[in-house]
Amino acid sequence: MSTHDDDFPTDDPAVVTCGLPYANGDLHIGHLRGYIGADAFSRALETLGQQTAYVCGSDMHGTPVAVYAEQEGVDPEEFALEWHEQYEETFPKFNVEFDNYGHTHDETNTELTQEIVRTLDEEGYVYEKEIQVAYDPQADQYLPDRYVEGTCPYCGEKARGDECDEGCQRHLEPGEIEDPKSTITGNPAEYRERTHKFFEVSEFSDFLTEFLDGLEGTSNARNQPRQWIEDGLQDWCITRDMDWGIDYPGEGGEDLVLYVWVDAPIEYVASTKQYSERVGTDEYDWEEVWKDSGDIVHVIGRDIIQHHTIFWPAMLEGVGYNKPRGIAATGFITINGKGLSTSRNRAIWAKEYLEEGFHPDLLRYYLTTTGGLQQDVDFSWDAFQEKVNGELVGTVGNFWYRSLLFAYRNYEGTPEADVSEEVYERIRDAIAEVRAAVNDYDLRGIGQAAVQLAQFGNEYIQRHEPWKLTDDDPETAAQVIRDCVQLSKAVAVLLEPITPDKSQTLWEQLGEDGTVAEAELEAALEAPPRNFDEPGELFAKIEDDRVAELNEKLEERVAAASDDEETESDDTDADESSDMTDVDDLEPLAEERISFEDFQELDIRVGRIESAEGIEGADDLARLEVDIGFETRQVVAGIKQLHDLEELPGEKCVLLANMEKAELFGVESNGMILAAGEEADLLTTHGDAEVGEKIR
RNA sequence: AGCGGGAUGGGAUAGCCAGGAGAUUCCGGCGGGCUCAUAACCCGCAGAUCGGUAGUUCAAAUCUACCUCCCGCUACCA
Repeated sequence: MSTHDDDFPTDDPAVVTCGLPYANGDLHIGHLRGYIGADAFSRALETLGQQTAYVCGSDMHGTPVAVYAEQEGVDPEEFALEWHEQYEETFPKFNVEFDNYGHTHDETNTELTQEIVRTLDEEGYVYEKEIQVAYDPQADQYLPDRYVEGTCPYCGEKARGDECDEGCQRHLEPGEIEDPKSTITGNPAEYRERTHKFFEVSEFSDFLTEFLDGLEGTSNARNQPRQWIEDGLQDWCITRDMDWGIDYPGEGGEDLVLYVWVDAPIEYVASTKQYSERVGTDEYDWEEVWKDSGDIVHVIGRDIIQHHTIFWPAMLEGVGYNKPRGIAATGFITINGKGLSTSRNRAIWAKEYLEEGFHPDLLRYYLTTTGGLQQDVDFSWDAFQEKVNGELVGTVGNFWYRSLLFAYRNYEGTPEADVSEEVYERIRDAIAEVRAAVNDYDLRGIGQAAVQLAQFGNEYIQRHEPWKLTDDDPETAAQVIRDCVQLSKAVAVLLEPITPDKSQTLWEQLGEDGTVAEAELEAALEAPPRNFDEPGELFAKIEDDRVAELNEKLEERVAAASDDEETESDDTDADESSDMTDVDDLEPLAEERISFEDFQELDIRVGRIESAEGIEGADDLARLEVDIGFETRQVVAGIKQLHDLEELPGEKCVLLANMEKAELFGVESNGMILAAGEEADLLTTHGDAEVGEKIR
């Protein structure tokens, strides 16, 4: 079935998608990688001559949007639309040009989703089942997905209602999670019996195995799901008890909405449909692609492989639609070798990049050519500078400029001569390399083929030294420059998927009509116009002090997160023993800042001292029993000589509850009492904070 | 624990799926050239027995087994 003997370009229309951005936060370089990658791939397909649509849309539904909207006191639709509009404005700034960009809450998607679900139902793939659903009696509502937190039944880690995000990463079905707590009120959730709809994913095991065998794209998108299938697929609960979402279309689902992951991928189809309706089915027929014989390519993040290689193709099969030809799952982005973290502000934000004034094509080039699609890619301003200066400025830009400038000065354009056979062949090789790279889903290869062609150009011009020939051997000089002009044009055509704007500028400098985006590979071999104007420089170097400045900015933001490890370990026991240090001198303030996240790791609670007694053999140490609400902790503190132990019981105190356990004089200490200075002045509260309250 | 990715000259990467000339490209180092070009470009040199061990094979960076070490499991949140 889905084996593809035909290389790109095929006679069928293609559709390229990228993972839908979830409408609840700013875009950063990690998101951008996917959108740029998919954009470049769709451009590359078009350059190959394949009819291609690039579509996407915002993912509006789901509990996170509902939760955040609620927190901000706005309507979920309003909340999500705001983000949606921001995304829509941002993409073109990175030359990410969708043929259609919709959102999952629009009419097209809503109708199509309901139609597809109805069909699945009619085909007998949907059944009802009573399940236990978490319910918050205080808030009087059900708790789907992220409205509930608890313990993963598989690995025992803390997990969200819909996935074990910190542990084994499994997708969790409603009702699976243990010890559920409401994220609305923090109360333990009750379970109530509810009837929900299930999609029989388990019926599709054989189909999916076969599907994966024929699937193109990155290897992780094929390998990971194989394991899941072997372990046995579970049916998939496709409804939720909430208001925000697409209403379940069939009987018995009146109070239910569809799970966000049902309508999200359908947006790929809906968005294609919108495109089709806008341009007319003569130009692009969405039904041909999705129901007949199109080439569907999904570019996704590797965190959503399961949804795209299991649930999604099963749905498509269930309704008799066409299945994806390729799924490319991209790796993550790291910053200076460390994980990107939005909470630590260790990120390069889309907005920030643009505000720094860098051309989008530079980032496009960096993100697509630094590593393979599947590989994790590290971003640093140093590496960015190196790539831009070395490859784009030094190799490509320089070759373009020197060639065209020479041509302009001596010939006022393209010299009248034929392209040499050597150059013609070399360009044809490069074209073949690009074609092969596209078929390998290898964006890096596209860039490499183009840059190496420019490199060849530099070598070629150097080898022939036309500047020496203009007087002695004008004929050869003209021929060499003719070759260089052709090479320049070829580089522009081949690099267009990655640097569309810069390629277009060169295209115009050559005096070409139309757009380089519309040009196909063969255009690389066609002669440019006879005359053109004086060229300009296309890429500017990034200076060292600029990089230093950028690094500083980044470091300032994340300094705390990176290098506080070595300072904290040694002096932890200073409070336990209040022995001699100079009383007068205040300890200097710590220079190292810690992040809020680090602070949050400290679980500090209000406690009440139940009992206090000295520890035999120790000068200062006392054994305390401290009530911290949930439980009573035994802690050892160095306050024996400084306080009248008999007065302590009943006193409130402040206790670091997640201090690592220690044993002092054979007594286990499970927590740490906070006290000030040499006198071990006991910290307490001044209001009526309850025992067990967290200090924050 | 599980899953995915990785370990290749000083740094960063390619090749591995479809085993076959002591291995790609970029940066850096050293030496040279050129001057049309954004101190750019071109040429040459030094530098890796491809994480370890054991296998399969006429042949392994590439296949198999075991092991070691790294990275990620996050794009969400104050």
